[in-house]
Amino acid sequence: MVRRSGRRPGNQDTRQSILDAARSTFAEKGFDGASIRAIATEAKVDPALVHHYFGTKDKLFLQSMNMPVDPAELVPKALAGPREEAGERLVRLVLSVWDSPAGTAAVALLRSAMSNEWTARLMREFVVTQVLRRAVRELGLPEEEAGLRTALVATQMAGLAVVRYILKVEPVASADPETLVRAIGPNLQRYLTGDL
Amino acid sequence: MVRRSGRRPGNQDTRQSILDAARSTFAEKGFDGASIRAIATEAKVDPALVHHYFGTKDKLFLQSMNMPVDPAELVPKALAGPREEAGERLVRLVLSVWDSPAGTAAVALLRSAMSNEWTARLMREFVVTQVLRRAVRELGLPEEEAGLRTALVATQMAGLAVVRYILKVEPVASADPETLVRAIGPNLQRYLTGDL
DNA sequence: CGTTGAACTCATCAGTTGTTGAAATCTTGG
DNA sequence: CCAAGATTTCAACAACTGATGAGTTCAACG
Repeated sequence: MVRRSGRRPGNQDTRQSILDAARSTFAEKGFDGASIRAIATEAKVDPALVHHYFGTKDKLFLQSMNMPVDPAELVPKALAGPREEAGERLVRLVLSVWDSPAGTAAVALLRSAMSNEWTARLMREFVVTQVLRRAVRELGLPEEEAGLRTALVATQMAGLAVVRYILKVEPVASADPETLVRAIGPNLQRYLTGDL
Repeated sequence: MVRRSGRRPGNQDTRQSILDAARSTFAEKGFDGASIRAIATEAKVDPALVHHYFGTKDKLFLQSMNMPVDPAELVPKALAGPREEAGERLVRLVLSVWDSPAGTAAVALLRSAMSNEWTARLMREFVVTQVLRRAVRELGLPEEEAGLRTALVATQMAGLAVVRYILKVEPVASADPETLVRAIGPNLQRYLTGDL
């Protein structure tokens, strides 16, 4: 490969700051609500530069969802250990992920999935194939119940996310994580291993 | 009051069909995603006619949320009877409301509240003052726990709505109501009267 | 009939959206 | 210095949004 002349790729800060602005704006307003211009403004950058780096808005969204959160290692981590405490461990783990910077992407995806078909498919695919399916295998539940049990877990976790991060209803919005773990953990436990 | 001459208000069908189109379109796409033009098209009507009847988009939304669902009578109905079965009764009642035509408005409000600040405030106000506050009084819970308990109930119900009506994740989306009552009822029961 | 006023339509406004292509700016290698 | 080429900006596009106001149609009343 012959080295060509010319300016070498310079300030990568801009690209990253666009990505950050995109993530937080998508999380605040959802996919449709977040305009390229608004993202560009928050990144202190020209709107056209966003397209220069990322092409279409779709691609920008996909890139900004690309986060160091790997369900392949997180799911086993949550389910490892005594089966009777899986519920509490699950709430604790999920809250720690969502409260972290990487969680902003998850909130953005959830919020967008509520009003945009495209992102809804994206999220369904991710949740079903990357999270729920893995959980089913890990738990070794009978095929019959597995689908319902994990979907019920999903309802409780989705509701927690909606109320805490999107609707921000008190006292859940600013509750201490451990309070929520104690309150919600046992209910998840019942969905996982209890009588239905 | 002197009766004036001129054409009397005629075909009220149009007004109602606009209202129906608005409700279903808001439910499908949310407040921002549903355009006046799309609503008018579905109602087979000129876009300007929508403004003629309802003024602004905001007012149209408010009108289309005006439904014969009165929390003042529904909340007591759900909580009356043996305290130990309140959880199951609650799930059953809420599902019957949401699965009815009137439920379309509720789905529209929930979906809109996810990406639009204005509708989010609207929904928070409604849920907190009309539903949760009533439930607290009806249950006669100690002031301290009441807020957390009812908010936890809200997380589970919101999650159920999101998964069943918005994300439409199986098998919850098309599950028999009584299956969900048996599965979720006891968990609500714990939020209401159990140990936290 | 003829007038009144509601029901309805048409054309259009101003603003925002995603996206594009040409041009300007600037850093670097030769 | 000079030219290459990446970075960044400007201006503009077509499509869409909510909204307005003037104009047309038409049923009902006197």
